[in-house]
Amino acid sequence: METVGFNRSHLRISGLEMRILIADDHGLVRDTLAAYLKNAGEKDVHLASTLQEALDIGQAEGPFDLLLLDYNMPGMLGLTGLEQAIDAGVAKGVAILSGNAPPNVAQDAIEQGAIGYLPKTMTAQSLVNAVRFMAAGETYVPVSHLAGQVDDNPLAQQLSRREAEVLNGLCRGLANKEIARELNLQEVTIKLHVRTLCRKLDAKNRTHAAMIAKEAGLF
Amino acid sequence: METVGFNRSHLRISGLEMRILIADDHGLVRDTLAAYLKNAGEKDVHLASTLQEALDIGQAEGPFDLLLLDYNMPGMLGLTGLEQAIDAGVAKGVAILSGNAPPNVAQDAIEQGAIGYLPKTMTAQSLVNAVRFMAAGETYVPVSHLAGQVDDNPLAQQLSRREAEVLNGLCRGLANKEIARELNLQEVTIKLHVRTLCRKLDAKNRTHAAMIAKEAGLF
DNA sequence: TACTCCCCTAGTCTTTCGCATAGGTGCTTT
DNA sequence: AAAGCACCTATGCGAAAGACTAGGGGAGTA
Repeated sequence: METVGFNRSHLRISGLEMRILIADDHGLVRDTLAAYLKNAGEKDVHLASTLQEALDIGQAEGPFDLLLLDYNMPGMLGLTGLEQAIDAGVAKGVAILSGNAPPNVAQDAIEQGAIGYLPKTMTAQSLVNAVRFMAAGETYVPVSHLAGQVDDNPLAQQLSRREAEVLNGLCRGLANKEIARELNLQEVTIKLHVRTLCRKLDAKNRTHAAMIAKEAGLF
Repeated sequence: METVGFNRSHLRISGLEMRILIADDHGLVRDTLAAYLKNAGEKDVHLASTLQEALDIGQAEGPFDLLLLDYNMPGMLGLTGLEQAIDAGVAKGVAILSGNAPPNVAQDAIEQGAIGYLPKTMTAQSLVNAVRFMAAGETYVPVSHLAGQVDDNPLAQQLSRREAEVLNGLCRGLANKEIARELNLQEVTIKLHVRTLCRKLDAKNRTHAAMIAKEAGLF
């Protein structure tokens, strides 16, 4: 997987003295990932299953080198959990771990101070590499999540740019008129796109279309 | 984690000759899970990252003992992918692997012939146990997913039974009239519930309410 | 050039949604 | 007994959504 890195400091790509905290409510992911990292030589891996637990452990067990924070977890509420974790000084660096988060999350996370974004679609080996990369003071983001990548979604590929924008409005529960204002268009035009969307997505109405989009992981 | 098992046959809890195929588009889950299973003594673990790939591998590499099928994966389309996998005879038993699927998926999966439902919230060790349990011809379902567990959701608790039913209709993109027919009520009554729902969920309209429900993992 | 596709706008029409007000039942709590 | 809640129904009305037809402009391709 191609990556982009920004140099942040001049730390050495260290040996095995990294202290890592994994916070994920999916025990399956948490445990197997920890086992994999340990097998790859990382001895000091700690676990948490909620944001609060991660904060507590960070408080008790001192600062970690790296915190891997699941995007979908009790208490996270989008990226507000990231801010909390950073402010609390749980770890020197915090990275977001995500299954199928909305496309813009990666950038937002970096902007809010995260040092990495790790989609769960990456391979385990890539992840180990990324972890070491980040521990060396770099910022890791897979290029596929750098730009506004709605495109890579198979469902989104059959939609035009405008249609995707309108669909985004639908998913936020906006009325046609509101979407029109936001896009500087006439309301009739939005109606047109909504109709086309419903046809393409095989939806019976706007609500159905929004649900289908949500189900597919868009927005 | 408490479980419920139904005896299906009288196979021995076997040694290590199990052939397992894992199909998950999350490389992280796939790889680490495979590594964990191998570490637990399962030597013959194969991998696929799409439904189609799983079907192809099943075709080429003969029937497996167990297929672990991710619920959210390209080609799955809900549980239709399960049916395909079963019909194709990819494995003697097929189990659904799911992150945070709607509550009724577990039962539906079992009804459609799956021999297990594995939420990703379970621990890795529980999963290994479950895998062996299923390989012995049993059906594995965590009790937390047996009943119609919408109740445990914090969001659903503030909703009455009717409201939840109506919300379910909304999430399927149904019109008020359709929901009314389904519940044997008048359309006006549905409107009433929709209005109450929007207030309780702090939604601006039906679409928004449906999205909030979906976001919360309901339905 | 002609063809196709995406995009935007316009007008008309029917249906649906959303809000308000008002009244009824039944069950439970106080 | 009274109060409260969940539930169902009824009328009415304005706003929004959805379906249809009918354009025009621009970009790209055969």
